[in-house]
Amino acid sequence: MAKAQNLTVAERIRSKFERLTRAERQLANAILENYPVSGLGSITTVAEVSSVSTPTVVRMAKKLGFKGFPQLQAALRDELEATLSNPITKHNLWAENAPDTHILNRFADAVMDNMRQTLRQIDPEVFNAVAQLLSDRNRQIHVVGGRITRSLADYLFTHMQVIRSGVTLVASNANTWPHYVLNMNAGDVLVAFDIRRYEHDILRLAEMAAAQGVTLVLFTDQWGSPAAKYAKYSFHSRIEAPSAWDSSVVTLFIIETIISAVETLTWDETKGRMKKLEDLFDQTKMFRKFI
Amino acid sequence: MAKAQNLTVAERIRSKFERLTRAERQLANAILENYPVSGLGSITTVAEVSSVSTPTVVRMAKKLGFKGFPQLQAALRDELEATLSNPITKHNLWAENAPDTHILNRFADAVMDNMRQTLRQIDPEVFNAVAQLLSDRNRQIHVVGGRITRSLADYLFTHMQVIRSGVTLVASNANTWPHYVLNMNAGDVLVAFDIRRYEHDILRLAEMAAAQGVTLVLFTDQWGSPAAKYAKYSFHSRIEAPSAWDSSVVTLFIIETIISAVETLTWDETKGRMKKLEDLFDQTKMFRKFI
DNA sequence: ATAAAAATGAAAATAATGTTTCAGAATTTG
DNA sequence: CAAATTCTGAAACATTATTTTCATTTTTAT
Repeated sequence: MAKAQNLTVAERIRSKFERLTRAERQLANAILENYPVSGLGSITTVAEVSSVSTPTVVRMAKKLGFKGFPQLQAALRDELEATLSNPITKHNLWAENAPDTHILNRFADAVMDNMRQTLRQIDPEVFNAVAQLLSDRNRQIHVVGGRITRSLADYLFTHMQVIRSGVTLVASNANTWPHYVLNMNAGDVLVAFDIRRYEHDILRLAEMAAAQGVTLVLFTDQWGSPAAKYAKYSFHSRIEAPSAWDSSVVTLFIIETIISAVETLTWDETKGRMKKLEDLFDQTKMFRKFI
Repeated sequence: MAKAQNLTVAERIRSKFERLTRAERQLANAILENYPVSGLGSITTVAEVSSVSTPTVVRMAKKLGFKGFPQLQAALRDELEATLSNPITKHNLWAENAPDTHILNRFADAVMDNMRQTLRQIDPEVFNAVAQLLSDRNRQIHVVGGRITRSLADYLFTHMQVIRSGVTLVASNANTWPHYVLNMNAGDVLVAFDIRRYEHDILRLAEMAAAQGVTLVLFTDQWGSPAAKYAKYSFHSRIEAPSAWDSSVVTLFIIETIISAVETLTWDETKGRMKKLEDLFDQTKMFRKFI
């Protein structure tokens, strides 16, 4: 029985991805990376760009059901032609193979919108100041989150812990929070997450911390947690999504960007710490170095 | 005096059209006809399509200021790439008040790219099947993450816990994992997160779970965790970012979208559970109902 | 740990593409 | 209208791309 010949190259790659080998995946990713242009050069170029050998390219072309590389390339050109001739339909669909009413597309729309609106409102000066603050080794950093945002706090903590010393994650049980406040010194930084519905406990913690001379950095939503009044800096993410819950994607984006900025500012120290961590992992053999 | 090298092939053809010969004009028109795809085949094909000889193609390429046909073709590919790379991303600054080299803009670029590429690769069928699977109340859901992805696992867990019963978060200490496997039944679902560097323990857990007849849903990266071989369904997120770490933004996006889909599928049950949770919160006065 | 199987890329073999030459055809010029 | 000029493509040639082969490395299974 003949196999369907009307699949796009991208679709074929996706459907066979699991059966591809390491080098082939590398190649597949390079092709998808800048699809379909990256696949239109000569086999030599394509191989070089993906850092694999030309035989690998041929083998994958065959695995995908083509007679050879030129046939794969011809398929790419055909697709391209089809795409270019009706740019209207396809351009707005994120997941091109799902209808535009599919939750994947609706959610993607919402998230992209949130990103745009949030970014437009961020003050780079505030961003830079926060990065600077979190890079200051004379200050202890305390991180706290609420019911939903706990995971975000945890994410920030895990990364900051590698970047620098003196980072604490405030446990999720609010009863223990006064103990943490005991250990906060004037000049320390408290990074708090508070998204609607805003939590009483976070507000109280912010108040207590502020009273100790702790600088509060707040991640909240477009409406703003009541804790904002104690915050020296706050980031307001757009969090709306077609769901019963709010989206944390944009907040995570800001967190990662801050991490990246701090990492750059403290690179002299961070470099060594990461190296050391690598060595420790190598010793415990907890991770596989390669695929 | 050097001639401007930044003209498109189409522009060059138009500006030199008068000086082209009959056969060359025939060729030029064929190229413009279905631009730029028609120019991307081999010189033989291009010549045939335009009903001219291959030397004519070479001669025209040179007349247009290229060293040879391959150079003309490379120019076409470059143009195409510039056209296809989404005009919104590249030509719009995200954080308009920060320079385009600011980490905010560079990170936003990377994340948007990751989103687009990931979405293009997601198979809606797989997405739907996973949503269905996680909505099945006859199956227990177990969620597990690694060192970095633990937060993501936690995020999914927190939400799923509200949506439905029978959801477990596998603790982060890998030593205890066999205990969890004890409690997994055939038909259960294990949602695992494994991003590079892939973790041995996750692989082993996946193997053990698979042996019990547990269905594995895997969230991994573009290269694919080795645990993929035990997975019935996997999601490959693009995770590259201008940072020493990978970005989890896109993975979180997929998680949230899945949550939203599951919530819709189980809305009859979820509605009641959310209402009940509201009431519980009201009783404990843990949250402020209004801003 | 060890053997078997699979994957990989260097290099050779093959195939195709791209370029040049050149003689005849078409066009222009006087 | 003929001579000079230009254009054109067949064919030879040069270059580059593609495929195959095979030894080595890596992975998997036992």
